Amino acid sequence: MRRPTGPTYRRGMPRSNEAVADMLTEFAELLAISGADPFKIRAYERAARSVRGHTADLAGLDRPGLRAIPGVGDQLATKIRQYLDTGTVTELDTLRAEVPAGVRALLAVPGLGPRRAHQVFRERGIASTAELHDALHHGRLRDLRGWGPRTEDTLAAALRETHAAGHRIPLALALDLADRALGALSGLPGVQRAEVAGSVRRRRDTVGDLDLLVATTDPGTVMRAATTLPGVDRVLGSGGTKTSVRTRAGVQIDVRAVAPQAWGPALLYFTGSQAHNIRVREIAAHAGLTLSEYGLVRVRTRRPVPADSEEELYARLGLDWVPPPLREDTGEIQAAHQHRLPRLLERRDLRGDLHTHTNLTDGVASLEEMVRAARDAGHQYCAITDHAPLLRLQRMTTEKALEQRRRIRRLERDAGIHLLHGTELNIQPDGGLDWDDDVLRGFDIRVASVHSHFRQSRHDTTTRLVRAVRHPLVDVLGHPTTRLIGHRRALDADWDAVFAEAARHDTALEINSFPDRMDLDGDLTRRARSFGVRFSVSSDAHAVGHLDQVRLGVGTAQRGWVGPDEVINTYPWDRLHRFLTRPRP
DNA sequence: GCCGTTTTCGGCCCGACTGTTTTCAGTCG
Repeated sequence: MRRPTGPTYRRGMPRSNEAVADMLTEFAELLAISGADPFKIRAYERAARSVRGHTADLAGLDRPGLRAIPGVGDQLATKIRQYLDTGTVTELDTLRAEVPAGVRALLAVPGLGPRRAHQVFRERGIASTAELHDALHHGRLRDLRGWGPRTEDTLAAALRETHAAGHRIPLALALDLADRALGALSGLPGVQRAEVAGSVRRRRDTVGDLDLLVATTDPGTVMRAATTLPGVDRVLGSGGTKTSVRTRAGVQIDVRAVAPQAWGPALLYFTGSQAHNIRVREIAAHAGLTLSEYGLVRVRTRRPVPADSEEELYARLGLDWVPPPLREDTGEIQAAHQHRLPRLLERRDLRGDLHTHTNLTDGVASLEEMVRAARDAGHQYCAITDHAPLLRLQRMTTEKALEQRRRIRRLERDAGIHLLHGTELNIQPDGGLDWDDDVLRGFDIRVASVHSHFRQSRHDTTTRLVRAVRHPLVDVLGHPTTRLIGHRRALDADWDAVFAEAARHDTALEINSFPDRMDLDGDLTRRARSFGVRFSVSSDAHAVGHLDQVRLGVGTAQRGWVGPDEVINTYPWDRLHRFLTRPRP
């Protein structure tokens, strides 16, 4: 039987890295279910992560090129090459024949790992979550070895919750939840510090659960308080130092209490990523040390090595301190070892905002309110970029735009801030724009974005975006992929081609900070960066309260390894002005 | 399956919690 499932690679398809990473992940999961050597499984998992974060397109690499990727050896290079050339791997097909896709899907049920997935398949023939649900309902699993009534209850509840929620939440919501929970914990007696760790601290754009770390002399009180945090629906588990709860909104919160002197190692451990931690611990092991969340210990003498902060811990291992957004085991360890970590963009580097809206189109604040808020936020300049006429709903006209320009010029005289009259153009399906060049030239800055026709073919979308970034009057490509987290997928385009064109024509790419956009995301940002493009980190504010959203975009830029000099809105006013009036190829 | 200022063979991160177990396996992060 031909295998019907799994990722397939078609010749000429760019971004083969994701497809290869998915293939390696599937390989690892099937090996785990089959009971293979755990270290072999880890090797596949590591290679998958490594490939996903690799900046060069795998499709263009020969075997030596593949071998140069960390975690890819002779055998995996051969398998990857076979996959790229033929769309399949012989050994993977064999595994797929032994383990139905539905059994692999069981791994998505929290509390059910590869051993038990294999067990229920082998001994009860269960090969889907539906069959698992049915078997649990009829009590067909309770006499399996190692199973009992509690196991059944736990899995049945997990199965229900996986259906009910189970999705990741946007970073902005996670930050709000974390603030509230930290507020409840930080005032408890004995608590000295409380911070959010995990993927929130690493600023991933979506978050599966919240990791809260508390330094305290009274862990029992923290554990009890953790079970009654605001919005808690169910306690998943609670011990002496670790408590997990689920909120009514379906978000899992893990609270971990540590002794104050273990703050540094605990923060490092709890921030992750797991892949980063593994690499750091390997380095410790090679130095005759062992690293856990409790600290660094010399193996031979069993004596602790003093290192209270993350900085000291990294230093003891010969590494520079690694900013949390980089901790994904995608080259940051090597860079930290060679003292070549980039100086990352920070919030205070931003001198202005280049994408904002007013109530002339779909914003809710007036021009005056927006300008005042931007000035109060400390901006030296602000671009007003209301929508252009082809977004019909907004009823923009050339006359309205010109009138707004006059108001902006008047306002600027004593606004205490430089103002740019901009526009957010609509990239048409063929790559055309709203106005002809004479009108476009009148704006100080032009952001061009896709707002319609999201379902074009990859070829047409690529042509469309390339035409837009080539336009000599387009300064910024706005929210390039147009994804909406949880609602709309990214455009299907050959991003390498778009990035290369953006670099050649010196068109900046936006890192849009709107909470459900975060677009570009960290991975694409890093990839774009390798082409030498410039970025604009902007709020896309539709209200004065949105201006602060750039903190999200800054996190995304950091995940993309972006430094301040690569971001046009870190430029002083004069330099920004030169950029916007630069000669274009 | 990967990898090497311990090593081309023999290692491979470390601990908490749960449930079913009477000393430990599975799962998770």
